Amino acid sequence: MGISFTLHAADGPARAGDIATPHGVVPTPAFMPVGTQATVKGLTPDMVRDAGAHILLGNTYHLALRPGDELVAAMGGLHKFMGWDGPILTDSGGFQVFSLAGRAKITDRGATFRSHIDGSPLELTPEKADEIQENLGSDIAMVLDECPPADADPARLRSAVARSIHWAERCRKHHTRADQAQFAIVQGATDLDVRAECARELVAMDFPGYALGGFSVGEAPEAMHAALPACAALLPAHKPRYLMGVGRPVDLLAGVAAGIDMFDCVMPTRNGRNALAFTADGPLRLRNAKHRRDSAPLESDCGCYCCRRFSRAYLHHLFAADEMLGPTLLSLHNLAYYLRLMRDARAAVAGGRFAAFRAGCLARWAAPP
RNA sequence: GGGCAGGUGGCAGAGUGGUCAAUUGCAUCAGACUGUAAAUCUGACGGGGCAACCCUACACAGGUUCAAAUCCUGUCCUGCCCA
Repeated sequence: MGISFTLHAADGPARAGDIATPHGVVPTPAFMPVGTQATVKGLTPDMVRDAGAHILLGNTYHLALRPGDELVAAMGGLHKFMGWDGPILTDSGGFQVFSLAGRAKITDRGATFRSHIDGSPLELTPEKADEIQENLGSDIAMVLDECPPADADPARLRSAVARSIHWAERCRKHHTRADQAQFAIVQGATDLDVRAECARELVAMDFPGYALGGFSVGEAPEAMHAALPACAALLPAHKPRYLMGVGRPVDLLAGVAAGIDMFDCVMPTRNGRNALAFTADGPLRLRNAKHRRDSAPLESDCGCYCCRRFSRAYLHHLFAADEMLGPTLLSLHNLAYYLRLMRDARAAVAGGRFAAFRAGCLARWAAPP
């Protein structure tokens, strides 16, 4: 089964626990930095670890195309290949059904992509998605799902959900690696009836962990926040609950409050590369002229390498000069910030004061000094 | 002193009678980014009403024309070449 999950504390629906994997323990709530192509863009594994990360993401579609999952296997597996000896979760390619919709054809059999690199075809069936992830050797694999856009009509939504359920079952049957856990993905957008039906079917299949997919795909953030408590409650309490692809700091706290244990998002790294820093006082756009002569660090109490060494003025200069250290430092800081937020949330849950912690964060973000 | 080439918005550089407040790049300013086709993308960028519109603009001063950044004359300036 590959993992075990231990709950340590609960504060209302919010929980704190540990996920034990073959490559180490992940304290929850956990944020997982995204390393789609076997790298967290711009950062070395040591930097990612020093930022406080316990587990990373990789991607089935991208790694199957390049360098190829068999090559990764031949090189000793994904951990060794990318120089990260901690836990890894691989996404199945289901999100690419959404993000690369124009290049994918979906049937009950699977998804066939035209490679965004050279146009060659890549067929991702549930079985193939599992095979690729077993070759990669991640600690946690995701089932292949069909992630519909938020504006999908009811018929399209139900068809995507039905297909995702069938695909999950096929992935489950195909899975063989004992040292790799496989998580199922509940779809259904913000339709709680559809979510409930999907969750009921998947829970019956007894996966070691469950994800909520199909959020932050175009719906209003408030709609997601409103749906999260009920959706999280559909999942087994003694297993990890993973909210896929989410999100902003405010969304993470909404997720923790709802009882979510795991998150991933490209936002800290992508936005960091694009000169946006997340801080306890809200976001900072380092390209803005107001930072030109600001000798303060991004945050006075952060402690990350960036905040220990560099001023906002220097970061502004790096982005103005288009120097690669700028994206690197902000990616590092943003990950440190996200991971600190999760650590603090975990401590608050353990201390029975999560609601107050969350309210305090929201107040600071809303009213910068 | 003579010959040649040229002076366009912060910079570079198009345009060479009307469709030009003037292509484009850079710079500047602002915004976006949620299981990464993103170190990407979008918008603004003479002034005023901030829409229709009006004003000032393509070295300077005159001129031709219904109409000039674009043609003519003179002036100033820059680069190269010859003395």
